[in-house]
Amino acid sequence: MSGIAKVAELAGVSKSTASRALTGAGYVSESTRARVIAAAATIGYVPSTSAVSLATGRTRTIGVVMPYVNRWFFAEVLEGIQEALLEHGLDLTLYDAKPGSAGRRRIFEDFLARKRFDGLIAVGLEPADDELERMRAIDRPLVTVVGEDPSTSVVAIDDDHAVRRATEHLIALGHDSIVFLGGGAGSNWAHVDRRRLDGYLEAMADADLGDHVRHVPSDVSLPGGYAAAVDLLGGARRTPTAIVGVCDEVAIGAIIASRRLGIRVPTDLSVVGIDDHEYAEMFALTTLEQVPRSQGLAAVELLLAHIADPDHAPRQVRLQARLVMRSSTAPPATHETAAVGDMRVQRRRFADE
Amino acid sequence: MSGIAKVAELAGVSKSTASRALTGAGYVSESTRARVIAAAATIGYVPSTSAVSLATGRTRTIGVVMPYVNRWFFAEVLEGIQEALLEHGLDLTLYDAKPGSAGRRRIFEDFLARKRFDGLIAVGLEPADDELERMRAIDRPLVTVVGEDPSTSVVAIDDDHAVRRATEHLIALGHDSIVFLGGGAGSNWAHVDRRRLDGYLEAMADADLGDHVRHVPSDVSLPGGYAAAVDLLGGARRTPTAIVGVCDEVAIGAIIASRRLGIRVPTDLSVVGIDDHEYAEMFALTTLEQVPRSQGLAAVELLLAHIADPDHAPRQVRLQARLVMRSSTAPPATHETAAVGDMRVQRRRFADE
DNA sequence: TTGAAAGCGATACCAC
DNA sequence: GTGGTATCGCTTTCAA
Repeated sequence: MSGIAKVAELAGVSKSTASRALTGAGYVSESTRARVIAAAATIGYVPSTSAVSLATGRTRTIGVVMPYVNRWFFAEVLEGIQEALLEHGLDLTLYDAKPGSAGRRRIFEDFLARKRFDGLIAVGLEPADDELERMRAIDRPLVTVVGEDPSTSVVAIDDDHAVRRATEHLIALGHDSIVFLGGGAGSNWAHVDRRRLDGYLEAMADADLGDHVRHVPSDVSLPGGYAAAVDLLGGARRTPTAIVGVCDEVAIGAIIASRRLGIRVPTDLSVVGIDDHEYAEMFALTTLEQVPRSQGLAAVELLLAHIADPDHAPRQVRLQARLVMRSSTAPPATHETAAVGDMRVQRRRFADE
Repeated sequence: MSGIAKVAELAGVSKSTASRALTGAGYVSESTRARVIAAAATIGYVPSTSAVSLATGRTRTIGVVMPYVNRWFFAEVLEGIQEALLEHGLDLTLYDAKPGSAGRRRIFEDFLARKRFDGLIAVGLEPADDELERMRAIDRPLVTVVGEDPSTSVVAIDDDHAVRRATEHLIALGHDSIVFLGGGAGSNWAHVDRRRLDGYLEAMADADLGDHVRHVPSDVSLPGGYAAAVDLLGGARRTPTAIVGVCDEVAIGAIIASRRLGIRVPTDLSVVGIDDHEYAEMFALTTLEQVPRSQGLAAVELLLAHIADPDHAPRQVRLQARLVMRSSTAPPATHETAAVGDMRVQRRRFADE
């Protein structure tokens, strides 16, 4: 005999009473409760989670599906989720669903169907239609971080608005030659990135800069931003006076590229990002701050509400991004522009080589 | 009625037979097996994991404990582990045990004791004694990635040897003023970092450079390396001709700092790292390559062996790091050293400001 | 080759 | 307040 039965025996009560005493459900006199708890403590009783799950139908586990864990945003959200779950005593099972991978297929086809969780948090998934279907089919509360679907709860920032503000900041400074850098490389247009591009487009249009609009695609990563910026800034073609990065990683890549090319930031080139990435400070990047960690926390709270009350209506939590001014932006260098432009072409080779 | 009972009914067999047919344990005639499988398919049968766990004692889940998920090495290991587990159809539950956090305490005190996993992988944990004790106490196979303990299985690179090679590479190039950058900031000496420092110390001693030895502590992160390098290289004090970073993040931070200070890499300063970080290429960083993703895979395979055979002897898998030559290292600039040194002092302000 | 029945370790309903 | 017992969904002897 083991488990709760042993505790019961030790305390001289029945299993039912022991269970009630330990879980706090139902009436137990104070004295027996104390005895049961003491008994549990002496044998170091820990309930079997599978038995509990089988009996209650709850797993006390939350599933998290995300396409990357090695990118800043995702890692931060994950840490936020973990922190909140730890607080609530819930386990976190991770499903790393890399776009196009065999693993991802298995996750959607097999793993999710096992329902080893009371609820699911999907972070930046961009699910295909059949994937979305499967997530629906599992009949567990679902909260999305960075998502579209108005029929499920969503936590996200207002991307459109954030980029709009970033762009307007540049325009207010006097820039008109502003490039939107990142996203749309190959066939990969993530919804977020698209939405951010829209924010840029709108801000430009509103300022009558519609024909100055220019999007330069890149991988949405630091090296991706770097590579694209080297092409953009190192080329003989007219270079912009300002860049809006689709996210901080891309923006920072652009700053690094600028430095290597001998282009001074912000004197010759202004750069804004979106995120407030952990490296933003170090590159003095002006950016629109979002706090993915808090988004993770918020997602957990929302999900728990859904679990507690299945009829809880879907909620869209759209956070407002705050402008963090650092020193990667300045007014364009009006007079010297031409001269500097010339110089720049001459030193197309990396500045520190 | 539901679950396997329904499948059994549909196939016109008993639960036992259905179970055998589905799990492949025990004899079932081909024809009945086919019928059972068909029946399962028509109702979309998915076994209840809690019931299976309760009956078999196996959770088909692996626990992963790590102190960070937002650092390159850890994220990569995690992805490697996930990939391997997906392959095997196993779930991954994550325990993010930030040093000193309340969550960490709960993980070790409560979460692990629940044993919701068939085995545990601990990555770079640096557990306190009581924590180690608790991990032992849970009586589940344990594999460590980046660890010490010879009594448990370990997957890691030979850190000492890797840094030794990095240092020797610099020495062979003609450097003698070599700084070891990173680790040991505040009271945080991680074992790995300490071991890496040892490698440096040994290489220096072997080359009779014992009194040129110099360790500059820093946070083990990119901004940490950057900040420390700015101090080190921007100061009036004699600056080294070469730096060994405790890891690539620190090394890259140093490169970024150098560029800002107008110090050319590798002309004025050589830099080597350990890792082959995702950004190493972009900074042309010469480094000792380790592949954390493979370490994650290896850890899983090792763990599964332990689970399959509880008597499997502990194994220490020490991988050899490969030197990846890029262009952050070169012979020291012998003649111009003094002149350059002077210049450097003059332009202590950031080069692009 | 198949079926009946006994667990696995909890919860929860229903008497007492 | 407390105890007996059915139940959750599956695996696994043991007999047939």
